[in-house]
Amino acid sequence: MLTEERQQIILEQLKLHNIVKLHDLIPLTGASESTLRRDLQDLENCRKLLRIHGGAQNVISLHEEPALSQKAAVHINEKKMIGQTAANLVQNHEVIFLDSGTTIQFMIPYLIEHNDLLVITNSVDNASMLADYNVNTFLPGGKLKSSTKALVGANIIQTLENYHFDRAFLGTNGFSVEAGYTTPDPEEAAIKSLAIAQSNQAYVLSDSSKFSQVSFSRFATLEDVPLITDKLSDKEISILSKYTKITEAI
Amino acid sequence: MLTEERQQIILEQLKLHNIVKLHDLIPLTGASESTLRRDLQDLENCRKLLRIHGGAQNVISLHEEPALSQKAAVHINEKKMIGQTAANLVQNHEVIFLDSGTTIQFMIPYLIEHNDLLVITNSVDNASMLADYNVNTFLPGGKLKSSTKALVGANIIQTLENYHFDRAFLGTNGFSVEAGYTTPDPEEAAIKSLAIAQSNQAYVLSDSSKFSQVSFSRFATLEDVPLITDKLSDKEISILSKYTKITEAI
DNA sequence: CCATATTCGGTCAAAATCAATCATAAAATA
DNA sequence: TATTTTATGATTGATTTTGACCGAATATGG
Repeated sequence: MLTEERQQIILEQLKLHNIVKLHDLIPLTGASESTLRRDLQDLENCRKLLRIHGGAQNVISLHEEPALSQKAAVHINEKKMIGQTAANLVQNHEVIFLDSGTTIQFMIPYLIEHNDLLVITNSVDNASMLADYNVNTFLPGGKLKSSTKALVGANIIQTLENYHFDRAFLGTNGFSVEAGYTTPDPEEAAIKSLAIAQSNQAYVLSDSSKFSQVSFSRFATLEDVPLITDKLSDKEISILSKYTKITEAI
Repeated sequence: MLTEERQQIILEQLKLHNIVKLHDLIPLTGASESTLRRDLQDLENCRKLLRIHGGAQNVISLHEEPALSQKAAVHINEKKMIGQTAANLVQNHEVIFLDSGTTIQFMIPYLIEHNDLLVITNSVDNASMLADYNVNTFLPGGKLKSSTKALVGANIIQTLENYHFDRAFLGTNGFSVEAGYTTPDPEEAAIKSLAIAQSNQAYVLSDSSKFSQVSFSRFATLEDVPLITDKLSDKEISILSKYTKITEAI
């Protein structure tokens, strides 16, 4: 087996399980421990993974390879459609706020359709991808939250208070009639709320699987912000549309 | 068998398996190892495939080519050693500034040796990696420069003026006796200069290949900031050490 | 806290692969 | 036909990869 084959197997396993043990790789590749160690080293050198004691762990890549992560990532096509629908709402010369989260990230490839945008985002991953797509981007300063790679804290709040956006696009961990739009981290919730307040028009993007999911902190009620989502059942639509405007991405 | 036929077979196999071993091609084509080597060379020259040790790989591979980015990264071991040496200078509980650039990035894995660090960086890539390694990180706000994914502009300058660092670690595009430390972009140079001014102790990290390279804007003279680099020749050391303190990573 | 078991990084020699060269034979050209 | 060009296969020494080994570093369980 060739070096490249082995390394691809390692990366596949990583996409699949997020973590992989060195010893599990030995039967999978037929290579020796030493060789696999070297492979892990090489892959870490080009930032494809993070070595840990006993194996390696996935590093959530900046511009994730759509083809590769297809299996791992869920609702890719839904998110793509939602991203495109949302991006179509943007007009040339606007200033827009992009929240963190994968769904929001799917907007970025479609943003290049528009000229002279200025994007403000609190997500380091989004920022990296926006740079790849050559979009004018500004990052407000803040504390970096390791788990989501989003900027949070008093500092960013203070900064955002001085800014105003034509449109803001928010992600969410769940939405329901009773709880509204919710997310686990209150600090991130505070930023979402503020971004909504500072924008002429805000939208929440979420695939339909998040319906009736409730997380810890609410950042908006359904009435506050319209929802862009994929195909919902008729029943779900009739319930939700009493409370908010729904756009279905097709 | 004609040359064209053979190469066609190679490309077919490549389409089929994404990777092909040289030895598997010998029975398939009936040609000798030397001939097939030449074929692979030819096909690589016209970008039909990517040669790897033991065979060849599809160019339009589903998976990105690890071989490519791996080979592209130069002076990896030197940078690792420099990164480790620099990281060893850090003490627990310190506040440090990390510049953008790959050499600086190699410090990050070694930073986790220290407790309770706070890292300020103007590089989105660094920030992402720091998050992977769970290091306390703060990003000053600024305009995102697409090419280097570094934050620049008046805003970040203003922010950094209010901060003070125990140590600052800077990258450079070149260093020479006459020109000092230089980098192409004046905006990035301004940030480097400011970071030096706002720190108790600053260091420039650079592999020895940058010696006598000169870029557009100087951000410091050799006298201003000590240099951490890898093995230099005795002559180079004797020249440089007249002007600055040199630490050789071993 | 210590003892034990893994895991790690480095070194080494063997094996595989590579690039370069050379001679031969077929094909093309004169 | 004679000569050049081209493709091929064999050979060689250099380079790369690999697996095994070992002491050091790191987890694990009491």
